[in-house]
Amino acid sequence: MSKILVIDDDVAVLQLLQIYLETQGFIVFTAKSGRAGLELAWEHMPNLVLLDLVMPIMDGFETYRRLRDIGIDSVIIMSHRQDERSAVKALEMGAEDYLRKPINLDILQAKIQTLFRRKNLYSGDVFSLYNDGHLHIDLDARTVMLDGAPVKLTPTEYRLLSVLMRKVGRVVTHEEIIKDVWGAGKKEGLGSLKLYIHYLRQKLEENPRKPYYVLAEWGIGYRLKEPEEVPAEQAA
Amino acid sequence: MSKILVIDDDVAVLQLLQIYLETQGFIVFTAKSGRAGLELAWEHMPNLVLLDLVMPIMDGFETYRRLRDIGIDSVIIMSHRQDERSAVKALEMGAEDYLRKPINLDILQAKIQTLFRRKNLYSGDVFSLYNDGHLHIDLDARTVMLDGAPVKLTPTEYRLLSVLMRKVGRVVTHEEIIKDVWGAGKKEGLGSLKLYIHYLRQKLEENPRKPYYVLAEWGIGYRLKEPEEVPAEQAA
DNA sequence: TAACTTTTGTTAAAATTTTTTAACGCTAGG
DNA sequence: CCTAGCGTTAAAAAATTTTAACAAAAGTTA
Repeated sequence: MSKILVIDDDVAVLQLLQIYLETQGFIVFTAKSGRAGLELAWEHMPNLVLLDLVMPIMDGFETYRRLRDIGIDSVIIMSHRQDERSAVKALEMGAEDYLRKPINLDILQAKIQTLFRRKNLYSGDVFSLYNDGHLHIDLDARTVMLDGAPVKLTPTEYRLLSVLMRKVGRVVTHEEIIKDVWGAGKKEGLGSLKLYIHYLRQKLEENPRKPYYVLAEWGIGYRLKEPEEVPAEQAA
Repeated sequence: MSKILVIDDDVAVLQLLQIYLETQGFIVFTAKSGRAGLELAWEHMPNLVLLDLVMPIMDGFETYRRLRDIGIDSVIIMSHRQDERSAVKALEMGAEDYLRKPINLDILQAKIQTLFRRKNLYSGDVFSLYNDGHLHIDLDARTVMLDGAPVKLTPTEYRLLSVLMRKVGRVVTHEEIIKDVWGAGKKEGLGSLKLYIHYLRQKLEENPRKPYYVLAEWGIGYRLKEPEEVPAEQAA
C-alpha cells in the first residue's frame, strides 16, 4: 500500500491527517519539522509528501528542494490563506498540487486519488497527447479535434493550450502561463490571460459557462482537466 | 558503382546519355520502350532511372507507376517543353526531379550528384530538420533561426516553408504548394504564392534579389536548396 | 445572512498583424 | 523583340491581439 509523509509543525494537523489517511488505507508517517521529515523521507521513500510551507526551523522551500534531491517528486503543498504567494512559488518550482488550510478532507482525498492515478498512467511524463473520447489534442501534429471535428485555434490560443497540456491535471499559475505564452516582460498580462481562457472555453467547452476542461483555481491559476480513462477502441 | 537506367524512345538520346554517364563512372543500361525498361529495372535494380515521359507503346506514367511497384523510387523525369503539364503531374506523383529536353549535361550531372547525396544523407526521409550552419529550421519545435537569431514567421509563411522542407532539394510544383498551404478549393492561388515566396525570402535570404535558399523553377514550382554539408561542431 | 472585497468572466472597441487582391515592372526563354 | 511567368509594391480586407470597462461569482468578514 502507498506511503504518505505529512510534514507540519501543527500537531493537531498531523494527528487529524494521520487518523484520516490511515482509515483510507495509507501507511502514514508524520514529522513536526523539515529536518525530521527529510529523515523519514530518506528512510521510507514515501509515494507522496504533504508539506506545510510555513514552518519555523527549516522553511518549507528548503525542505521541498531537499525532498526533490532525495528523489521524491510527488509533493502536495499545504498553505495558509495569507501566504498564497508561497504556494504559487512552490507550484512554479514543480510541486504537484496545493491545498489550502483549513484542510477539507474530501478535497484532499480527491487530489490524492488524482495524483496517484496520473503517476501510474503517465510515468513517462510526456504530455503531447490528450484524448478522452471527445476532445483530442496532439501537440506534435498541432491538431485539436472535438468529437471528430477539427477545432481552429489562433497561435496564442494554441500556446495557451500547450502550456496547460504540459501540466495536465495540475495547476499552472497565472504568472507561469503569462511568462510562457506572452514572454517575460509583460505588464497587465492577466487581462489577456482571462480573455484567452474565455476564447479557449468558447471553442472547447460544450457549455462555456460551466467549464469542464479549462478550470480556474481561485487566486492561483488554471488547470486542464485530467482526461478520464478512455475505452481502448476509441484511444486511436 | 551506381547503376543508372535510361528509358527513352529516341536512340540518339540513349547513346548520348550512355556515353556521357559511362565517362562519369556509372554503369548504364538503356531501353527503347517502357516495357524493355521495366525488364531491365527488375533485373538490375538501378539506383536511378532517367525516364522520358513521351513514349509510344507504354506511356511514361504507366512506366513510372510500375517502377515504383518494383521498388524504385529514384526517378528523374525527362520532358519536352510542350508537355510540361506531364512533368508537373509526375512530380506530384513523387518523382525526384525533372529535366527539360534538350538535355544539358552539366545540369544532369548536378541533379544526379544532388540526388545521390540526398539519398545517402537522409535515407530515413524525415525532413524535419534543416541546418547548413546559417539557417536552422526545426519543424517539430516550430523554430527558424538565422545565424543564431530567431526568425518570426506568420502561420502561412510557416506552412509554406514546411511544404518546401518536406521535399528539400526537390522541386515542389505550384499546384502542390497551393493545395498544401491554402487548401484544395482556391482560385488564383498563384498570386498569394508568389507573395509569400517574396516574404520568405525577405526573412531568410541574405540578398532577397539573388535567392540562395528559396529557388524558383521556371514554369514548374519552387525548390528549397539542399543544405550543404555542415561541420560537425556546428551540427548541434 | 448581508455587505464587502477580490478575483474571474464577458463584452466591445481599438490596435495590430496577417492575408488577400490587384496592378505593374522585370527577366528568362523562345 | 515578344511573351509568359516571376518579383515587387501598395492598398484593402480579414483575422488576431490588446486594452479597457464592467458584470458575475467566489471568498471573506461581521
